[in-house]
Amino acid sequence: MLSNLYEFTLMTSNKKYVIDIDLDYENIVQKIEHFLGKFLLEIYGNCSAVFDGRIKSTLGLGDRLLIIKIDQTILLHELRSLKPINWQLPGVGKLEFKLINSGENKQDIKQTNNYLLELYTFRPKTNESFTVVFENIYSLRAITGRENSEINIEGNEADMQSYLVQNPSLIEDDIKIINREYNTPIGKIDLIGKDKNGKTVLIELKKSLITPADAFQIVRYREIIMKIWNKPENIRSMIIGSKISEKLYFYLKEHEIEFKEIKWNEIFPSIPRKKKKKLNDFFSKNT
Amino acid sequence: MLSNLYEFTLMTSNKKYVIDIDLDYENIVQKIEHFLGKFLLEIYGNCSAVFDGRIKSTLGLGDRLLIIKIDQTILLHELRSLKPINWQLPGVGKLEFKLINSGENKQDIKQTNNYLLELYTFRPKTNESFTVVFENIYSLRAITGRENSEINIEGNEADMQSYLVQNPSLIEDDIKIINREYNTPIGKIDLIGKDKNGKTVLIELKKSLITPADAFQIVRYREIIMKIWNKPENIRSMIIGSKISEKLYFYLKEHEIEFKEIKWNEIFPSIPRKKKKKLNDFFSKNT
DNA sequence: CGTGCCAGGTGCCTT
DNA sequence: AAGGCACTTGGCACG
Repeated sequence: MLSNLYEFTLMTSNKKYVIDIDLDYENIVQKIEHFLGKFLLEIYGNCSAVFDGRIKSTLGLGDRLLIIKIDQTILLHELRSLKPINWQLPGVGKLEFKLINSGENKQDIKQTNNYLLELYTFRPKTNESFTVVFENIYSLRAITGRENSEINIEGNEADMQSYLVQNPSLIEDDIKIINREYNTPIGKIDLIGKDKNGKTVLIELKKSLITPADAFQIVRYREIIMKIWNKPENIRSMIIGSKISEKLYFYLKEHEIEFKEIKWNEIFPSIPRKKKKKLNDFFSKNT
Repeated sequence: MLSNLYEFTLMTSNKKYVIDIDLDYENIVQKIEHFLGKFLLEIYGNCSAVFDGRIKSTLGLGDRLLIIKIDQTILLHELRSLKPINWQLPGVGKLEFKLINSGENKQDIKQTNNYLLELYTFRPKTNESFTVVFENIYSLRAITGRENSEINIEGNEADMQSYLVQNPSLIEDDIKIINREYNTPIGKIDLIGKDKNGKTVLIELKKSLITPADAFQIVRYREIIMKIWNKPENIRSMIIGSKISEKLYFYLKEHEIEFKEIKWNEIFPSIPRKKKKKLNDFFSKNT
């Protein structure tokens, strides 16, 4: 049964409106649907959920926060943990709310008074359905605002690549970078260099821990370059990263892949990072 | 300046409390901190943010929803998209709110009246800091509830593995599964079988699209098994999956890795799935 | 803890 | 649309 806590508010950056302070079964679905796709919707209450698609997940009753964003992304969040316990990506074909009754016996909803609010979505692209049923709703609100999101990211792989192009000696003495993001049929090679002996060096850049898959990448690049360039004798392969497991290190050695350790976290704090207006106060960590 | 929209509410599953309806600069930090770690906190307002750690991300002003969960997970959500624009994992050592003033000139906060609310967190484990500054707060609420989360997942890789063990003929005639999750120094082999000719078959299971890295995995497993078992002549390698690109298919062939196509999405809906009480109504998709 | 690997991975970009 | 790959990948399981 929908709780008597139910309250429906609308937040804008200018004003707060109370849409409903008490239950209004007759219009709740219609009212919710009015905000779909134009506002971010939050429903907090006791619900269960089922996702069916790539996998099937069945979620028992619990108090959760359902967020329906403007682009129809759906997130069902619990009170702990980073990731939503269930979600639906944007691109749903249908997003329907309806009142259902909770009893096994299918009486008329208006007579039983056992209202449950059901959200059903279907995403044609992936053939995935998502259903949430609220047994209790504690609050409901719609949110709107200015969507100005300028994000600036520094210290990602692209940044490191640029930095190495500027400072090739970090890789090894007298190496020259001759290609960057070199296109092959199987992907792009981060960097290609010529060493002091004129040998080609295929370089794969990794910001975080090297994985076996990373090793494979560079092996395949060597294969494809040897095939395309037809110079089997002159190719070196190298992975540059900050961390590698011992096992994988020896594996690379066995397969004639060099590992060059560069501690990005030691280099990057020393690189003057671009500053943004009005955000100087934030840069307290490195000062 | 903190908005006059500011409102602080507390939601429980029994009752809604209005903590503040108007601004109270003096106590806002203290009041927020009172709920930290015990309630889920939501702050909706106009904010900027800086994350500094594995990467440095600087986020300009925008209207966003900040969620601080009970375990101190922090999510900064925009009005669109699945992933938060910024976040902090649980395990922060510090989580501090404080009022700062907005002007360049560092006057006394209480005199300028230009209050900004700053959230600063530091996560020692990863050396990551996260700062959010609200120029405007539209609403603030604390949420509590029953945290009962029983989730049941079917159709993941583990499920498929079990299903193949039960139905090995899906792989090929007269194959016997002799190992499951077989431990090697470089990882676990999903399945090991013996075919009708007594040959060992190393099997890698993939639920979704086969990637080049998956091919590498099975090649490495073959290498290590040949080394450990010392039977180079009797090893077959196989990837089982539902989908593979043409290029990769030929790559596998070149490297003597067999590909066995099994359409999981055709098999799994036909497997009677466990049903949960009270959720029968959800299972409308497959009926 | 590290190591390995799945994930309903998601998101971004290129062909 | 498919491929390729980075991501503050997150999360789990196991030695």
